[in-house]
Amino acid sequence: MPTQSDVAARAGVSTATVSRVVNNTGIFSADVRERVLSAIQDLNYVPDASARALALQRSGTLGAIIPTLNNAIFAEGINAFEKAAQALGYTLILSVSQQDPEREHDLIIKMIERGVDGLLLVGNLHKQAALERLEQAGVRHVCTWAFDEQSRSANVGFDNRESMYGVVDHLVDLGHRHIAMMAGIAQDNDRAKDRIAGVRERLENKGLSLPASSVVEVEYSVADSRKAFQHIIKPDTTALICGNDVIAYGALLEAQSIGLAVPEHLSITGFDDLSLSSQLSPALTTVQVGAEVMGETAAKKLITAVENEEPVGSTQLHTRLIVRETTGTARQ
Amino acid sequence: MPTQSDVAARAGVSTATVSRVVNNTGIFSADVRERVLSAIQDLNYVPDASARALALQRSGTLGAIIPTLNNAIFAEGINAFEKAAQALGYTLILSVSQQDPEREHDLIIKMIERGVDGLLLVGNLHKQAALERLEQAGVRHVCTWAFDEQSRSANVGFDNRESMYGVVDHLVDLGHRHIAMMAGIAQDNDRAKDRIAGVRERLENKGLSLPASSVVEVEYSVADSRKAFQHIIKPDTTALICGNDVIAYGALLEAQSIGLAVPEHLSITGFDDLSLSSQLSPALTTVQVGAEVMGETAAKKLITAVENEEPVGSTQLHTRLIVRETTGTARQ
DNA sequence: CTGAAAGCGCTAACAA
DNA sequence: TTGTTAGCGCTTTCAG
Repeated sequence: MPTQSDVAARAGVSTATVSRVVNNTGIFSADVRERVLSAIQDLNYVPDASARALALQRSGTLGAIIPTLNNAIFAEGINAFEKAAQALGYTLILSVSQQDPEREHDLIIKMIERGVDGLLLVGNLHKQAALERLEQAGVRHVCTWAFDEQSRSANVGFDNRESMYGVVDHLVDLGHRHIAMMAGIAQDNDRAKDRIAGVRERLENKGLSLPASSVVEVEYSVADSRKAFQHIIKPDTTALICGNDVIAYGALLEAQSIGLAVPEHLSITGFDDLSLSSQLSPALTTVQVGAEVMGETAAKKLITAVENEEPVGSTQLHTRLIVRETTGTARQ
Repeated sequence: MPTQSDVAARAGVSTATVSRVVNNTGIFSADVRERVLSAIQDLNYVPDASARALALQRSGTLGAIIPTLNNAIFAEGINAFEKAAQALGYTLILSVSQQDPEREHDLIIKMIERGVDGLLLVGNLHKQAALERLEQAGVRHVCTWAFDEQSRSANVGFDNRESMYGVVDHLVDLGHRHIAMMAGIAQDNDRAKDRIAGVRERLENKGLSLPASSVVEVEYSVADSRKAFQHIIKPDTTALICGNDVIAYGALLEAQSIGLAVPEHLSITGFDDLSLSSQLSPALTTVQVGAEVMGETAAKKLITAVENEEPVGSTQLHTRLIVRETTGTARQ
C-alpha cells in the first residue's frame, strides 16, 4: 500500500502538501495540485483512516447499537441513518446488542475505543455506567425510538405512551369496552413498557381498564403471536391492541384461521405500519412511526453537533394513527 | 480521555508494560499486572483503536456492503454476520450501495481507507477496478448470495440458477405447462438474472419454455407486485414463480382479492422463506436459503483467513425447496 | 521481567 | 505558496 510519502516523492513535494491537496485545505498552486493528483492516480493511493483519525482526533464514523436487525422497523431506521451519514461523508459502525443491557454496555465501550464521533442508541433504558463513560469520553449520543422530556440523553423519537392514546380513543369511539393487548416483551424494553402503560393510562382516563390478565407479552414473531392469541382473547373481548405489526399479523391470521371475523367480531390494531400492513385484507389499522425520518434526523443532528462542537438536542417526532379495515364498531 | 501513558504513570510502569498486560502478551509479574489493571479501572482507560490499528496494521473490523437493509433477507444475513464477528472480537462497518455499482465502487475504496480486515459483498457483479484495488490493498473479500465456480472472488452462497431447478421440477411434476415468472429487477443484479436463467434453462430442458413475454421484473414491494400481477397472468397460466417471497406475497394477495383460487386455479412459489411465509394461508411454497448460516460462515471464514494469513476459500451452500400450500396440481 | 526508543501514516503549527 | 518538524496513542524490537 502506497503512503502519503510515496505520493510526495513521486510528485516532488512534501507530505504536508499532499495532505493539503487531499483535504483541499490551505493554499497551493494549480501546478502542485495537478502533480499530486496524478501521483495519487498513478499509485492508487488511498489515505489511511486510522492515521488520519489519530492525528485529527476525529474518526469520521458514526456508531449505532440496536437490539436486532431482524425487525423490519429497525432495519429501515438504520438504512436511513446510514444513508444520511454516507451523504455527509461519514461511515457507519453497527453493533447488535441482542436486547442484552450488559452486552450493550460492552458495545458502548467498544464504540468509544473505535472513536466514533457520534452514537445512536435505541430507547432510553441504558446502563448508567455506560452513559457516564460516553460523557467522559466526550462522545455525543442520541436515543431513538423514544421521547422523554426527563431523559438526560438527547432523544430523537416519539413518546411511546402518547402514541397509544390515539388507538385507544379510536377503539373506544367505536364502542369497544373490553380491550386486550398483545405487547412486545417488556423486559429491558422501555418502548414496549411505555406502550402498555399508555394503553392502560388512556383506558383508565375513560373509566375503563386494562387488567394484567388482559395483556400478554409475545416475541416479535408471527408464529408466537398466533400461539398467544387464543389465551388472551376472552368471550367478551371485542378489540385487541398489538404492540407492533408483526404481532398483529399473527393475531389477524389466527383469527381468520379459527373463523373469527375481523373486524366484525374482533377489531385489531398494530404498530409500525410496515409496508405489508396496507396490503393485507383486511388492511391493518396501525400506527405509523416514520422510521426513515427518525434515522435521517438522528444522523444529521449528530453530525451537526460534532462539527459545530455543540451539544446534540432532542427532537420530538409524532406518530400517526392510520385507520384501515381491521377496526370497526364493537359488536353488542 | 486517559491514554496509555496516564495508566503507565499511575501504575508506575512503562507504556510498553501497559500494552503487554492490556493485550495479555509477553510475560509480566502478577504484581505489575494488578497495578496496571487497577490503574485502568481507576482511570476508566479505554485503548484507542485507531492508534492500535496504525501500529498493528490491522483494524479488527470487518466491512460489509449490501444493496439495501430494507430487505428482510439481507438484514437477517448481516445480523448473523455481525453476531459472528462480534463473538470473535471484530467490529462491523456497514455501508449500503443502493444497488448502484458506482456507489459500491466508492464504498469499496472507503472500506480500504478504513482498513477493514475483511469485506463482505453481495453477488458476483462488481466493478473490476474495485476488485483490483482490494487485491492491491491486500483486503480479503467474499461474495455472498451467490456461488459460481468461475468467480475470481471467494464465494459463500448458493447457485441461484440451480436453486430454481427444484421449483421448476416441482411445478412440472404437478402438471404445469404454462408457467410465468415475476422476478426481481435484474439490472446490476446477478442473483435476479440467474434465477430467471435457471427457470428458463430448466423449462427448456423439459421441452417447455419461458418466453420473455412471460416474465416481468418487479421491485421488492408487495404493492408493486400486486400491480404487476394482472399483466403477467394470462388465461392459460397455471403457475407463477416469484423471485422472492415479498413478490409472492403480492401475487398471493392479489390473486385472492380478484377471486382467483390458490393453488386450485394458480400455483405460486416464492424464494427466501421469510418467517411469515409459513404462516400465511395458504402457506407459501418457497425456497429456503439459510441467510443466517451464510452470514455466519462468511464472517468466520474471513476472520480465519486474516488471522492465519491465508486466502479465503469458497463454500457452496444449498437451498431447499419447501413445499407448502400454494402449489397444487395444474388445472386442466 | 521491564524500560527506552523508534515508527505506524497523517495533520498542524511554525518557518521560510 | 511550500517544507520541516513535532506529535496523535499504540506496539515492538532491542537492551538491560
